Amino acid sequence: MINSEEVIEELKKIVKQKGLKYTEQREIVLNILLHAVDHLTAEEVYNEIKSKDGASNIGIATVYRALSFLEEVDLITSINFGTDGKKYESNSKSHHDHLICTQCGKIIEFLDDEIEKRQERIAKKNKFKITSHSMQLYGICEDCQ
Amino acid sequence: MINSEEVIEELKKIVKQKGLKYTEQREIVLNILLHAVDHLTAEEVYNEIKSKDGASNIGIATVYRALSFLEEVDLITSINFGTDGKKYESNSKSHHDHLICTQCGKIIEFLDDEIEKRQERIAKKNKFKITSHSMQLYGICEDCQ
DNA sequence: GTCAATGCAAATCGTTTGCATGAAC
DNA sequence: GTTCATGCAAACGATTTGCATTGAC
Repeated sequence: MINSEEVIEELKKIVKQKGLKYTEQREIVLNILLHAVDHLTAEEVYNEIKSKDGASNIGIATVYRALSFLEEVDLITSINFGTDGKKYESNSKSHHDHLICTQCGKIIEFLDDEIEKRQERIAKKNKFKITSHSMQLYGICEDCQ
Repeated sequence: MINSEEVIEELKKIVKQKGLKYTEQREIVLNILLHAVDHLTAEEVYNEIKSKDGASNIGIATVYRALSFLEEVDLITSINFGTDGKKYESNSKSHHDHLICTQCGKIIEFLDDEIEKRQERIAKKNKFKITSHSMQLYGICEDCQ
């Protein structure tokens, strides 16, 4: 488990540095993603906030604005999954790719150094400066076969 | 270059087999993708048709329906690119992955046997039966750097 | 003649924007 | 007090749907 306090501190620092204002809403959104097991869409983040903290009167527009902001300052990342649109995850998790069961939706995260290395090489060969990548293997998991 | 006649024949066969009707519109949409150099969005396909064949009075809804249909019967594939939404490509092209410039949208296709092999291995290790996969490397291309 | 596919317009979904209000500094 | 961030509602673009009509079989 990551130390979410640290990441929150990081956010405070960034906001101050940019001469912007620190708001509870941005913290809440970041916090949701820090503790999320899954990758969440903007709407899922919104619902999560609503259900966890009924008192909080956050608007969906604010969630979108917070997500854009957090991605811009590199605290979170968005991934385009095949099926249901843009999903977000905290950057404090280490990099990994995804095995996705198309039957039950189970997601297994994995990392393969050799693949990572070869991606670097392909990028170099094509003179690309890689900023991110996403790789998904779709199939049927053991339980569903 | 692929033999587009063959793919069109394939479409005719599938339609007949399913007891559906063969229409000019589906053929036009498939044909656009067969001859497209690029990956196209639904709207780009629509515009292409309009400009090429001004007489044709196709509706955008029909394009969307044709694309869904063609993907369902596995003649085309959609990819979710980071920037501008869902794009389609013909399946008669051989399998490949994508390098995508997040600045100008340029797409370079590549294939790496070693990566393909390792993906197989990862699937096996996790007892997954792979049906498909998608991999995109995002970055800045040479021209945009 | 039957039934699926089409074109059009209206509806819907996810996301963004304008603007008056509220909160951080 | 100033300025940025918020909430709300309206606007927006992409996609889907309802429905009457057309076209394939």
